[in-house]
Amino acid sequence: MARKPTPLREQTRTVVRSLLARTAVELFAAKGYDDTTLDEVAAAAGVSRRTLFNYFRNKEDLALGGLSEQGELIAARFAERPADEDAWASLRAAFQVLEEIGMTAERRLEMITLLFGNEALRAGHAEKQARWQDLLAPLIEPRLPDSDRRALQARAIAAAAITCLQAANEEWARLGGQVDLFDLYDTAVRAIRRPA
Amino acid sequence: MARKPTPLREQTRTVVRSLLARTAVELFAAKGYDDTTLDEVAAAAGVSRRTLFNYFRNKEDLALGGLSEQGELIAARFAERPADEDAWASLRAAFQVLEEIGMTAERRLEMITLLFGNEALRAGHAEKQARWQDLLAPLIEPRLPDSDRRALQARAIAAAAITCLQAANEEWARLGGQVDLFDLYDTAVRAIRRPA
DNA sequence: CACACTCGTGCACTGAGTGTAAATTGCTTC
DNA sequence: GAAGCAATTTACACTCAGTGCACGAGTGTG
Repeated sequence: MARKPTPLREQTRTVVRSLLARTAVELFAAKGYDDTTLDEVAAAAGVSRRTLFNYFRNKEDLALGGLSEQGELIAARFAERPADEDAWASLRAAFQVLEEIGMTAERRLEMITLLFGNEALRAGHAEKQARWQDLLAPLIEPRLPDSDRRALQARAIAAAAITCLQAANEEWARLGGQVDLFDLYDTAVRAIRRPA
Repeated sequence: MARKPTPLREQTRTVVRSLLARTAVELFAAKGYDDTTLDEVAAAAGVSRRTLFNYFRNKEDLALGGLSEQGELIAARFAERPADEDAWASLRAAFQVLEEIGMTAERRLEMITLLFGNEALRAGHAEKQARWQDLLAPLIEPRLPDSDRRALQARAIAAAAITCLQAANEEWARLGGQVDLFDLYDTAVRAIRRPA
């Protein structure tokens, strides 16, 4: 009984959820985030406005849907890395799950364009990524040499790495997705870690 | 004529603005951000709700008022530093303007508590600090050795430094403000820059 | 067939944020 | 000091995001 509580229900729920998000993002991209009402999204998806809130906490989540999820993927991948690997190397490897997600360059550019165009969305995005720290820092901490303030150090490393990814991502979008994201990421990391 | 265009008007405006922000933050701290309506803030400040929007763009700005301003202060201080100084040293010096602002440790703790308690505020805060990058990166860039991707490098450095400040600030608040903020900041910076 | 349980939906409500036009206030000029 | 101009305040009406609630449809169970 407890084995498979509602496998089918959950499945449909996931499908509907991603369908709604997809519809919403299309509309946002076409008309702009602020100029798209939830009534319109609901109508386009053939569902009631009230139901949107059944699947998403708020309008922002409708646009940023996958981000929390991505954080969990990254953390999971990090946890799989050998415990004696350098934290930065593990982080880099963990971030690469993002490339494995089935997401075309076009869609990613669309997303980033959406994000840059709206302050509230940028804010939500920044916050979501900041929450990645909460997942990663505890995993980094045991890899650091003993010292007080290890928690702070772990958090700083997580935050800095995420920040580099973010900077690389922005640059990548600015260049129209024509370069390799991880080349940019490596450049960013080297820039902050180089003793010079 | 152009010498003193509206010295008195602007003065009152600044005073009223900080009075409103002060009133708002007090209420937010007392009742919680979400449970405080703008009607209440307006009433407490003896002003109409509509007027609040004359001074602040939105509820969030009422709470985070000073942050953009702080970014400008930091950038200004950075610009004053000798051009051949190491960027990280200049950044550290620039951040210290924050200690010079007349703001008691109590008030800062109050602020941070407010911030941690609300997701939207955390998001707004993160975004505001991310905008500091836009001010700092162009100042950092000319200090870097020639290379392509210098813009990206500058942005990464700015972002990482801000992130360290942020991590230090969180830790500082968690410890109840009993330690020196810049000790924590230095620890964070060392953690990410040490080649180990 | 009766039951519980879930899910979508309509309805009514609160609160943030905006446009507008009238009233008020501060500042300048004669 | 009075008249006139510009900025500010305010009330009013409106849109939209978000929430609570209760009803009804669909499904699975005894």
